[in-house]
Amino acid sequence: MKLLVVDGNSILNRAFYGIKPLTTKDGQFTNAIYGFLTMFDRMRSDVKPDAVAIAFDLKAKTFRHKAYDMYKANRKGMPEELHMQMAPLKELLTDLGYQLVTCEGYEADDILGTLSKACADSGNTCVIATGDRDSLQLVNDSVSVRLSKNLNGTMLYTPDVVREEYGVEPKKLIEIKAIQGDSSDNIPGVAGIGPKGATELIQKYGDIDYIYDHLDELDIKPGMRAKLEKSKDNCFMSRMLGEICLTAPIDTELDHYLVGEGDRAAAARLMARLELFSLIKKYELELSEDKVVEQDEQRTFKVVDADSETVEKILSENKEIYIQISFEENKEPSVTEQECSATASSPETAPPLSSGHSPNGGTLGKGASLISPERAYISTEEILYRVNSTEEIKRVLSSGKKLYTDNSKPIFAYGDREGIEADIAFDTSLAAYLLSPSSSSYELERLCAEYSIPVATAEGGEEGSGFIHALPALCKRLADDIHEIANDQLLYEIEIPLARVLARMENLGFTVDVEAIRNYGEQLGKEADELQASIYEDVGYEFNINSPKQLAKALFEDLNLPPRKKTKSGYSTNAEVLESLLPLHPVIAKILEYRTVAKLKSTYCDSLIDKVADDGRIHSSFNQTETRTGRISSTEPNLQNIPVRTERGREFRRFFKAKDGCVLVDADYSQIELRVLAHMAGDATMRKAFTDNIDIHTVTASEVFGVPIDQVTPLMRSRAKAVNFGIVYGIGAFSLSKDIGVTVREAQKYIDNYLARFSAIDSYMKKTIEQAKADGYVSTLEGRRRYLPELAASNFNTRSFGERVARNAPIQGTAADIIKIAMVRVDERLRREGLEARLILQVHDELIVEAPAFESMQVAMLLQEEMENAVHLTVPLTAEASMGETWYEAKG
DNA sequence: GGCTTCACG
DNA sequence: ACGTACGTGAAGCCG
Repeated sequence: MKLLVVDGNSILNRAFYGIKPLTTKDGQFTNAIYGFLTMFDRMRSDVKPDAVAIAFDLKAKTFRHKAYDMYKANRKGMPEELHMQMAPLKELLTDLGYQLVTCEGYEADDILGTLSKACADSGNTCVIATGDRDSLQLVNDSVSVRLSKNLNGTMLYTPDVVREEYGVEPKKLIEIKAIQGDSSDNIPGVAGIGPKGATELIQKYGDIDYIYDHLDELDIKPGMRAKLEKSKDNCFMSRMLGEICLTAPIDTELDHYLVGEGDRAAAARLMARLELFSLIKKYELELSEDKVVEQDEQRTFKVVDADSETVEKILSENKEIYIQISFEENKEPSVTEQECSATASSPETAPPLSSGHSPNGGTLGKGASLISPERAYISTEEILYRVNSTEEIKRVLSSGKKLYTDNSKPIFAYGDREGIEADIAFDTSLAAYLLSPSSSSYELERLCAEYSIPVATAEGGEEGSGFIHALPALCKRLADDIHEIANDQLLYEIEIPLARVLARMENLGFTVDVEAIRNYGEQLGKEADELQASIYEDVGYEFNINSPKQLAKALFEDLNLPPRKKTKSGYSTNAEVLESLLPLHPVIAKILEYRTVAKLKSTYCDSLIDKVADDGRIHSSFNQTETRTGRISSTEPNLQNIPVRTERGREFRRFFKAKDGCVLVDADYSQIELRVLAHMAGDATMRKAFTDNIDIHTVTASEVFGVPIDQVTPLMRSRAKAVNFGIVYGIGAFSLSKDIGVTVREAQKYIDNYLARFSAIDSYMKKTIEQAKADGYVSTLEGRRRYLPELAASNFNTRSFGERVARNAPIQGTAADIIKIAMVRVDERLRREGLEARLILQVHDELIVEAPAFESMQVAMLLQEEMENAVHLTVPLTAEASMGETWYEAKG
C-alpha cells in the first residue's frame, strides 16, 4: 500500500501566500482553500495513493518563510484572512472522504514522521507532501518527500536525491541542522557555523555525538573547534528541537486512512457557496438538482411539452414570463421545425443550458442570421413548459409580456432579425455581473448554486432542467440584491437596454474589403520572408524567430548581446529590450520590423479574413460581462484593437468600409477619463482647464513644470501627458521614469509637483483608497461596483495593485457607464427619428455609425449631442465627429 | 494550458 | 523590503 501524508499547514501556507487574494462576494477569503485543493488534486494524480492522511497542527502556527511574515507572525499569529479559511477547508476535506489527523501536544511534522515510520515498518510505502524541507530527514527507501516549491513546482526527494543535494544520508540532516541551526524555527545551532561548515563536519564525522566525544582529537580548525565548544549545549538542544518525533500517539493503522465516501454533495454545496466552481469540476463533483436543495425544501416539478393552446394559456395567465431559450445554428432553414421537434421529443436529450461555447451561440462563419431558437423553457410554479416550435417561441417573444431570462442578448439578436420586439425585464447574467463583476462565468447553473437557490428535481428527471425551473427564484433574489446596492438604474436603464444595442451591432457587422486585406497580407508576407532571410544571414543560421526562446538564444548566446531583462522562462526579447539593443547590432532593427510585420499579417490579415461572413461583413461578438471595470469587450474577432498608432497598421482601417451609398460617422470623446477625474475629484484647476477648453496636457505641463502656458515646450507637454496617464492608472515613479526616459528621482519630482498643484486630486485619491479599504469596493458615478479583496492582502505587491485598481476603476468604469448611456440613446434616437443609420461599433471612447450618405450630417450632430449629453458633469464632455468612406478616413 | 508578445483604449 | 501603471483579446510557442 502507498500512503500519502499531507503536511496540511505547510501546504495551506504555500497556497495562501502563493495565490493572490480571492474572496466571495461577501468577503470570505478563499485563495488558500483554492490553492490547497488545486495542489492536493495534483498530489493525488501524481502519487496515486491507496490511502491519504492530512496532518494539521492544533495550534495555528504561521509559516515563517520571510522576515516580514515572521515579524507579523510573532505579533499577530496567523493572519485572519488565512485563519478564516481553515474551517471550511477541513470541512471540505472531510466531505471529500479524507482523514484529518491532529494530535494534542504534537505538531504536524510529528504526525508525518510517525505515519511514515509506521508505513516503513509495515512494509508499505509513504509519500510526504509538504512545502517544508524539515521533513527531508524522514526520507528512506520506503519514504519519499514531495516538496512543493511553489504552486506548480514540486520535487520528489528519494534518498538518492537527498544525497545528491546535501551530500549526506537523509537522517544526517538532523545532525547538520543541529550545527547549522534554523533561525525561522528558533533553532540556535552552533553560532558562527553555517550550512557549508555543518555539512562538512557531518560528512566527515557522522554525527555530533562523535564530534563532541572526540573534539580534541579531530582535525578541526581551532576557530571552529572554539565555536563548537562554546555552543555545545545549544547544539544538542538544537538536535532535539529539529528531530521529528516518530511516536506521536495517533492511529497508525493504514486502513484507517483509506479514502472514504464522505459527503460529496455537501462538498459540492460548500464549494459553490465559496464560489470555487472550477474545483467542483476538478473533483468530479456535481451540482445536480437534488443535491443543491436542502432536504426540507425539496420539491419536484413536471416537465410538460407545450402546444399552441398551452402557450396561449400561459401567456394569458401570467404577466411575467420566465423563459430560457437555447439557440442553434440552422443547417437547412426549411427543415428546422421538424429537426427541432424530433430532437426535443427524444427523452435522452438533455436540455442545453447554454447555446454553445461560441460567443454568438454557434459557429458564426455563415452570417448571424442563421442562429435561431431551438427550444424554450417557460418556468412556472409546478410545471416547466417545454416549447419546441419556433413559431410558438416567436409568439411568446412578441407577446409584449415582461420576459425574465438568463441571457438576453441572443433573444434581442433573434428578435432584431425577425422584427420582434421582445420586452426583456430581467437578465440574470447582467444582474449577477453588476453584483460581482470579477466572476468568471454567469451561467444559470452556477448562479443558482452561488446564490443558494433551492433547485428541485424534475419528475422523470430531465437533467439540468431544475436550474431553469429555478429561474423565478433566482431572478427575485438577484433583483433584491441589485436593489440593495442601488444598481437598479444601472441594470434596467443601462445594461439591459444596452444588450439590445449590442445584439443589433452584432447582427449588422462591419463591411470589410476581403480582396484588399488579402493583397495587403501577401505584401506583408513577402516583407516578412525577406526580413527572415536577412535575419538568418545576420545570425548565421536558421531558427524560428517567433519563438522567444530561440530568439533569446540567438541574441544573447550566439551574438553575445547583453540580456536586459528576465522573464519567468528566460531572457526577455520584448520590444523594449530590443530597442535598447538597437545600436549594438544591425539585426535588431530587422527583428523588430519582422515582429511588426508578422503580427500584422497573422492577427489582422489571416484571421480577419477568416471571420468574414457570407454577407461580406464581420460580425464581432460584444461581451457585456467580461471586464471588471464595466467596459465591453469584443471577440472573434476583436474589433477594439485594430491598429492605429503606426501608419502601416493604420492602413487596416482602410479595409473597414461603409456599405454602398453609406458613410461611416465616427465620434470619439476627448479626454473622457481625465474629465471624469476632474469631476469626481472636483479639482478647480483641472475643471477650469476643461471649461476653458484648454489642452489638458499643456495645462498639466504648465503646473508641473511651473511655467506659463505659452512657454510649455513639446517635450514638457509629452511628459505631462505621461503623468496624466499615470495618474489615471495609479502612478508609480519607477514606471513613469521608464515611460518618459527620465530618472526615477526626476519622475518622482513630477508626481510630487502634480499632486501639489492638483491638490484635490491628491486628496480624492487618498479618500478613495481609504473608502475602498473600509467598504471592500469602489464605485463609479452610476454606482457600478468593483470589489477589491487585494486591499486586504499582506503581500505588498498585491496590496499595491489593489490600491492602483482602486484609483483607476472608478474613472475607467465611469467612462464606460457614460458611453453605454450614449449608446442606448443614440440607438433609440436613430430609430425614433426614422433614420436608417445604425451603430456598428464601440471602441471604449469611440462610436461608429454606418449612415446613408444623405443622413450623415444629421447623424454626426445626433451622435455628438448624445455623447456629450449622456451625463452632466461639472466639466463639459466633448465629442468630435467626423466621417468618411472607410474607418481610416472617418477617424479624425 | 501557461507564457510571452503586442495590438487597442 | 517589495517590484514596478489600468483594462482587454489573439497568436504562436512549448512542455
